[in-house]
Amino acid sequence: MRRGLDRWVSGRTIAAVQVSHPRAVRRHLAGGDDFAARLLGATVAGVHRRGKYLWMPVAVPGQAPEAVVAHLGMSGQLLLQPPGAPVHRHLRVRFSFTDGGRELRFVDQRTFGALAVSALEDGQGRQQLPRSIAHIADDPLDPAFDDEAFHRRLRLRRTGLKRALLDQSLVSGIGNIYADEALWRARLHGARATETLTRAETGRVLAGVRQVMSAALAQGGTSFDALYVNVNGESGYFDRALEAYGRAGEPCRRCGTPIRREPFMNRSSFRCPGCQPRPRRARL
DNA sequence: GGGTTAACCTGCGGGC
DNA sequence: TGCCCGCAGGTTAACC
Repeated sequence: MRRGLDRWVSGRTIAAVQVSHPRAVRRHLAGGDDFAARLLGATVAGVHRRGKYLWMPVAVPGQAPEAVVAHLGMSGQLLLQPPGAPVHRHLRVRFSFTDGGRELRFVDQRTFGALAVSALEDGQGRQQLPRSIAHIADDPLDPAFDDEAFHRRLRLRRTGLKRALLDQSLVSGIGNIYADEALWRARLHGARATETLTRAETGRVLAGVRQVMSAALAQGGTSFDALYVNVNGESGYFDRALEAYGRAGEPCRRCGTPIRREPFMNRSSFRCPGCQPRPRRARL
């Protein structure tokens, strides 16, 4: 998504912004009118990502640096469509540009996604980060990610491993699916107490996370319900490469034991009981 | 203050 | 046929 947006919107100047659902800008506390007004005449300077957040720095002459921050939630899409293209039922925000070319449309069925304008803060040697996502940890694919610091912070926690992987202030970009996939690759149980993890086990977890995220990126993302699409409206194919998630009852591709589905935090976890046995001191 | 839970939301599929 | 319920999931406010 980031790559697609970079190609299609970087360098273009915003001519109009139309917010058609207030919930889509609920994280912009000043409201939809302010959101739109701030972006008029702004030129998109690039597209960046950290974990599940995307942001586009925008340059407005004479104004402090800001960025449009986007989180797609579960069903959000950022589509580039010709100005005359039919309007989708779940269109939430529409951006048009001074060149009259393709519009950027934020479409989101379940409205868990959101857009906001946020001030850019000095990155102290690293890239500038929007203030609203300052609490989001580094992405494991970011060269700056510090494996040793992650291991130390993990050991200080008093919780289960899967819970920790889902905590975006500890490590970003991992959701329910990639957590299960990484744990399967690391042969660890999600209820494993974080304070008991060895350096080698943390290494296996990070290796698993990176394998899953890299493979998913190469495939264009995971789309099991046809809601996740790239800027051209095309789905990814990563769902066909899943080893644990959604495979309840099917044999583990490593040991043949049927994959088991278990309730977890009002959702589901999938694991192989053979490769990922429950630890004696489990922390759910 | 760290850890945990529920609410937010919509569409779909299963059961009756 | 149609209604109701459960489920999917990321984030955060509110609770313990």
